[in-house]
Amino acid sequence: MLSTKLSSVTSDGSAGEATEARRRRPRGAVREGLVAAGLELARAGGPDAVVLREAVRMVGVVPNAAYRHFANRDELLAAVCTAAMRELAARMAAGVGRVRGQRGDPAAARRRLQAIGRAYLDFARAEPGLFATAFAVPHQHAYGAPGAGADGGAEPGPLPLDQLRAVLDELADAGVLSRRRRAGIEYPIWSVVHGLAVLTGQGPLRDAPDATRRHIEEVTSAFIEAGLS
Amino acid sequence: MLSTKLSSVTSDGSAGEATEARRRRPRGAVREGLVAAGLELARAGGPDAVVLREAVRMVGVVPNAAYRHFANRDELLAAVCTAAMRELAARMAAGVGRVRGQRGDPAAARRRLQAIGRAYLDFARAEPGLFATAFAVPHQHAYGAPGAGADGGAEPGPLPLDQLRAVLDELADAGVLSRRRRAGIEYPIWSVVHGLAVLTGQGPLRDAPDATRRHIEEVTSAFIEAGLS
DNA sequence: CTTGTTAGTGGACATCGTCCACAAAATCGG
DNA sequence: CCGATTTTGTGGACGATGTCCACTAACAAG
Repeated sequence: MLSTKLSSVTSDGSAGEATEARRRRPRGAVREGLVAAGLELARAGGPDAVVLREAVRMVGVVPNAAYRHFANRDELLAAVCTAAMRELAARMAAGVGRVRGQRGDPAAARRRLQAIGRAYLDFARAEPGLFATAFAVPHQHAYGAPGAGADGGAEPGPLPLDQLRAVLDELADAGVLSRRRRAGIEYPIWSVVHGLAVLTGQGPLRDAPDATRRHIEEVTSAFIEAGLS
Repeated sequence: MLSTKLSSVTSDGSAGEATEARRRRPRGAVREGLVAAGLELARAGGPDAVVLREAVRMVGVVPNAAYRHFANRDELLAAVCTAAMRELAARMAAGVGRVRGQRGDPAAARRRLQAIGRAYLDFARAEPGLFATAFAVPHQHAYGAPGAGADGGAEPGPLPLDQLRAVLDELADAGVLSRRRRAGIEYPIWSVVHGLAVLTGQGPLRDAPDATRRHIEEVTSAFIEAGLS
């Protein structure tokens, strides 16, 4: 249940009552706490579930306190979205990192591509709320540019698209993917995987039986394979 | 501006004032009006913009009147989502219908597949709110089954997946697509197109320049082509 | 210690979804 | 044609949410 509520006891260990434990929290704690709380809400119910008043309640602070750290609810949501995206990126990196094999090895490169897609789908399946939130940024997010990461947060880590590009480059270097086919192929590949995640997650295919789901994934995998050569 | 507000004048043509023009609307008018109003709201701002009180305001009725036709806001939203999906399906049917060529002709079949994807992407681009709404059904929608359409609405028309299947069957009949590859290929194809629509619509690729967008679409088209053979 | 800034508090407001009791219009059995 | 019953809209209310304003305690610098 991972309580994100900051302890509202004063530093001497006793609960602060009459003297008002005000501003006893370390510097950026409230902001961080709000994002963490928002992340929990998003995990449980998607972007719409990240409601400001609930987040501040979890942090143990009054609603208006949030406005010292975010201009409005949308800005808080944006921060939560960024965190969710970072989570997805981390899972992808972990998944691809588990694949052993030298960088020159074509078979290893293939497995890494597979692992990226698998991690993406697994995340979408295991954390539907976070997945939806990662892509639900209120208005702008500045993305796509190879060297992005102009965001304030601590070390974004390679975004999904960058990780995919790296693996595809490896695939091209290993000769599995011709230079001609390499150009721009990250987009259709990302699209298939993302589309599959969305359609079988919140989408119309959401309640397909597991067997069907597996079948769909196999066909899709073969489809991508065909698209490479 | 397509006013969905029902006229609240009495049948004699004069405005009903003291006598209260109550229940002067034809049978299912309020319900239909609410869905129409909701559709306008969704068109302008996506599913979240479908707010019950605003819809009833447009119809010219008091908020509670909506509860005579829908159990709650989610049920209204579900009706709006169905309508939006129907709209998408209609555009797809129109797009594929514009393609001339006999049913046996392989080239025509190819063009029809192209037309389906184009219509899908065009709709997502021209009507982002409706597109998002079509796939934002609150909880269940019952889909996927070939002969679905157990919904109450007037003649659903072939759903997107069914239309895609029809074209793929044609492609298989024409020999463009081998029987072996045909099985289940509707899923990856739907996924690429849907994923592309989402990523370049509300997603991270949303503000890619038009040139990039065109490039992505070309590459994706080639990718699908490669996946067929 | 004074002073200015930062970060939290308290109270309020408009809006939203929803509930309850009521009344009028439409419908229907006789 | 009439009276009972079911539909369908009205009025008023409640709790929750996002956001605004004025106020004040805590901290940092001089």
